[in-house]
Amino acid sequence: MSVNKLVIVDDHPIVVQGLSTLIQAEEDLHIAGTFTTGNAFLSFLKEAERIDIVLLDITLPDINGVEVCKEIKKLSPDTKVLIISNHSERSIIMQMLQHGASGYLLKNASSEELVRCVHDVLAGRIALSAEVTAIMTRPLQNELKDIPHLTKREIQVLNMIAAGRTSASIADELCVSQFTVETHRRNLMQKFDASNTAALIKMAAEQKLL
Amino acid sequence: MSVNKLVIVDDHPIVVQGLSTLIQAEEDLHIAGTFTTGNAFLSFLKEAERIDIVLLDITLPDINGVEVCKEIKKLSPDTKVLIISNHSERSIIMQMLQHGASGYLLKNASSEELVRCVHDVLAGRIALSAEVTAIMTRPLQNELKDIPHLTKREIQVLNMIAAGRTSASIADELCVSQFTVETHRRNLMQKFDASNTAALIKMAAEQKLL
DNA sequence: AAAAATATACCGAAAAACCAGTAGAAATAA
DNA sequence: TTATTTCTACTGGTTTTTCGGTATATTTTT
Repeated sequence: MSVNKLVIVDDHPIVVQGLSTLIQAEEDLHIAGTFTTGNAFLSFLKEAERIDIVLLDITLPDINGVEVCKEIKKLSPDTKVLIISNHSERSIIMQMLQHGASGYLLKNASSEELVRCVHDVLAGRIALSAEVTAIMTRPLQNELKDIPHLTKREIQVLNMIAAGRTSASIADELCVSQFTVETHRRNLMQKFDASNTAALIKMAAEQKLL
Repeated sequence: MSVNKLVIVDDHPIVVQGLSTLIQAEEDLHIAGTFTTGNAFLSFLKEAERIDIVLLDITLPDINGVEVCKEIKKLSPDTKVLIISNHSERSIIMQMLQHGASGYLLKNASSEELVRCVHDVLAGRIALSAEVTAIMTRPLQNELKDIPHLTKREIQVLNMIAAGRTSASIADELCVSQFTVETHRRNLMQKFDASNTAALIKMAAEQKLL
């Protein structure tokens, strides 16, 4: 079994200490460095040879964990990112996964869980700790305001409006009268209770309809 | 080991057939039903005793898989949802996880992978097939456009525009001239390369600036 | 102290959006 | 087959945005 190079990025010395100890007990893992700021680590990554996995905190003194994660994936796409964070909000977990993280642990995860997740991630899988999994799979009480029902044509027009097209230009492409497009626009505004196009597009974006 | 009740929801008979065969070979899994439409399954779920896991297709003849998933989690939060789909777009995978799915497989996944994922999900973990994991962890190329730098005032005006306010009304509240607000608006459009307010708001929403 | 960025302000003309109606044709659902 | 929804189209007018400039005062940064 080859040795995997691992880096820890966290601004809490005690956390770094704890993680280090746990990692050192694993003979297939080697700590290539520990850093307390995002920029310090990124500078290192630019110069470094292959790094297999980064244990990354989200709250860092200089730059946000999301940015660090994006940079890592840009500089070194094969380097896995395992988030170790205190944030248990679903949206933050989603955001990190969205930006290329391979796993997410809360800091209260057990040492067995940490080691399992590191190995899972190195094996190419996505690894979430039990608690994170629970957060991700529990039902959303976040019932948004009910989304108005839009017709196909309305959705089509909505997207063309959001693309910055004028009614005339949309009418032209759809081979209908400009009045028709304006009627659609008006109906859309009414359905979203929007007083103008700007508010309409904001609402539509909120409901992820674009 | 107790037997887990499993349901298949897919409108492709061949897929149902294939899944059934694979599941039947597992002695800890019992097929409690197969359905070809979302509504048929949901009616069943309302009457049924405990269902442990649902293998769910996204594209169904009647209602969308997202809706089915949301309903399942509402009706029966402990029922796990494993998506089996042809859609390999990152956004769709994210959307399903966002709405409570515990796993995601592409239909070309191997049978070993399917069985592994079912068991992982039943064990309370999140399970993604290798290909889905690859999609989720690969670098995003749509992060290219760098976010334009906005001033505090611009962000303020931007949000008021998005709220549907006119330049005049914004000027009034901020106690500045309407011309000033219009200049801010123009600068915002230029920074986002937007030809009008609609495009501006869409861009701003995309960058989560609202 | 000089330079750059930010916030402010103005004008005029053209383009586009918005308002308040109405209403027929076509497609879909009951 | 009705009934309903959706898509279409129009009139006439008002408001708002958009485009093209220009320009000064105030912060902030170098």
